[in-house]
Amino acid sequence: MNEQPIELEEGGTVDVLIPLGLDQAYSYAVPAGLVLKLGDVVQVPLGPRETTGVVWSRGAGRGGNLKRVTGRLDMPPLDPALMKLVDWVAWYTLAPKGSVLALALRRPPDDTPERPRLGVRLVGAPPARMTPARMRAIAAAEGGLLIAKSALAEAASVSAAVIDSLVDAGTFAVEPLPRDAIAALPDPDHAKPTLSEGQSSAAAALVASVQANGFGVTLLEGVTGSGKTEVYFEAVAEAIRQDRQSLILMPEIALTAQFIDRFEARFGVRPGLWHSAVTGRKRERLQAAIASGEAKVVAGARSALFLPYRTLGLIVVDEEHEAAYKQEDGVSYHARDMAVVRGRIENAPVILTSATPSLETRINAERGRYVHLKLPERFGGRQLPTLGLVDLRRDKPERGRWISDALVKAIQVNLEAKEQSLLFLNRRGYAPLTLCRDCGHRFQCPNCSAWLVDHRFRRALVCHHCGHVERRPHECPACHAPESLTACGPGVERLAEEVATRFPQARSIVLSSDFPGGTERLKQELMAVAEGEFDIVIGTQLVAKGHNFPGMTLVGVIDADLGLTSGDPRAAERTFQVLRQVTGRAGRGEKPGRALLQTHDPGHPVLKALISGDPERFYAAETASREAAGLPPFGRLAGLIISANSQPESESHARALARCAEVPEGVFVLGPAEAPLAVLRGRHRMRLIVKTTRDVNLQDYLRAWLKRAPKPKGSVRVAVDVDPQSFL
DNA sequence: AGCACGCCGACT
DNA sequence: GTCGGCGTGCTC
Repeated sequence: MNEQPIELEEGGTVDVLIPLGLDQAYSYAVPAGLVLKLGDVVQVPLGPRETTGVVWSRGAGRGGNLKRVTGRLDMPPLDPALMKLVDWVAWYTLAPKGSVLALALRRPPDDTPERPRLGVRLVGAPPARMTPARMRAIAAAEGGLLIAKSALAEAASVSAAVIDSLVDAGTFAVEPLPRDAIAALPDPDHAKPTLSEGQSSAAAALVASVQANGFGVTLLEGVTGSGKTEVYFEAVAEAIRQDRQSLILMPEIALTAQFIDRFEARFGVRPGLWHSAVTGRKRERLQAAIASGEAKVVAGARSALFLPYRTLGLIVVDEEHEAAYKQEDGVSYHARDMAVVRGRIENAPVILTSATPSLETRINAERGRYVHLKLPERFGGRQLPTLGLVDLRRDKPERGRWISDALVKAIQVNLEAKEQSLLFLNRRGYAPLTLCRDCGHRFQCPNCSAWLVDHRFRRALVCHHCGHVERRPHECPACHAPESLTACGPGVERLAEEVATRFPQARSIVLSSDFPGGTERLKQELMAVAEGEFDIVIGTQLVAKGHNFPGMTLVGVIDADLGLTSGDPRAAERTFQVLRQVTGRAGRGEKPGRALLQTHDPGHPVLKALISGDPERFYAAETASREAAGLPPFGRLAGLIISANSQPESESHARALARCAEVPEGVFVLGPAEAPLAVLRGRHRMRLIVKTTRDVNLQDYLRAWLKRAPKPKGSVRVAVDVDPQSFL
């Protein structure tokens, strides 16, 4: 931004980047009479057809046998800062430049005039013939306000025909509705909050970073309920005062009515909302408002990162540890990291918020690359829940049951006090494993060799890896013994069975993402829980975040060890994060809460760190366990891999090799090695994305996974993911 | 992204 | 024998 675009003389050549999977910009001749600037959107011939592309650089000269630029499109040119971001992201992710451009390039504007939406207004006397429906419609339109037809019909619970008839009768007049303001001006002083002492000083630091008007990253760490949002809203308010734009990135699911309500309460208007469901005209108008600088605040999912902001003054990445920031298909990037990069390019401060910061962010904070602000207490003086472990080796539930005596007693106490309890088990379905009592046959997925999970509600065996579904047979497919199949281990459905027999008087509900009814039903159920309609909630991961349950005073974790034993290098971190989140659900209302975690390993460092309530302990524990395992410390390059299957002559192979060579000693490489999952999904054609790090002996890890996976056919491309901080 | 070319499996 | 599945490569 603020750079004067270079004018390119007519008659020369330009290199045009086309938003397709092409890594190079193509050269075209500029016809006489056409003057182009870098960033201009042009139409060019490509093969048999015409495409749009962006003037990326000056051509090298020799215009002789080149095709010619067809013309310039009448739309705003790509901002130099955005072009720089595209170049950087392509370089960094090893994705073709054109693919990255596709993320940033706006569609050519739709010229068809926008059809105005029509509303009605009460203007005349009621018609002679009145009906109950007409009366309701007229009553609902009382006050002479302009109301959308559909909204009026809804409010009066009448059909559109009733309203049409009243229009015909002259009672209502039809007028075009004003276009809803896509980017109303937020008022930084609309409703200033009262902040606690801790919040105030953190807010002051953030406000100062906005005033400093330069790049810098701040990690804002605070437990759920500590008021992180109120704090960073102050930074947003400052950016508004400075007449600069703010981007609030959030995981898609977090863009909820609750967030919008809070924003509106603080600033008087809604933020510009950007996510996959915003389409068509709305998308276009918001893009235009962002490009003109009229939209001051944009709250968006990761794709909002590539919007054409005119004067970006602040980027907030809410819940920076969320996995939803990772884009896996197409261009593979981590939105949090690219947000930092955009902040650097735009010279704007970046705020990362989390209750459970990711390890890489923690390390960047520790090394002084990020400023680390902590909000220690809960807002309103509320206490954090007390955490306790239940040693399952001593307090062992009887066979086929999973709730220990200690937890049963706690639930009982809660039931008597008419308070809610949450039982957390991160396992969908009825049982994770089904086997034959006679011959020991285990049900495995034919595609990926994972165990098939028994889903009783759906009456099926399901592979949670690839989605394979089969019917649960009545006899063993191996030895044909009838009725010999037995379920092993608990899932939420089975836990619900146990709750029903142990607490027959309690009102209980299972919340699991795979239940029929979709998001809508889930929303209603969450609402019902929040309103106290259930005593015991049995839930998977999805209860860990989102909705606030004020009446929830007890959280029971059925299996705190689950996830700690998997081969995933991020297992400990994920477990720590999810357990911290889910136990934090207790005591969010008036009454203090507590959490009981059932475990077979009460001495486990992750659990000890969790109980201590200090996230730093977790980091220390992870560091210590690495040391004990003889692994290189965090922040050291642990390993990069070029797949044996990648084609030696391929360009991507060469680039990956070059990247390996340029990775400096001591670089912290991001992410788990999730590539084998792609192999497990059995895709023939795939990109092997090696996002590794810190972990283990990556080669060994990969080899172990690959041994269990079907051999991939075809070529495999490699991408390597390195912490961008090392390159800024 | 589209479109062409080319190589192996199941049919009028 | 060929029809067509998709895997691979090319587009200034």
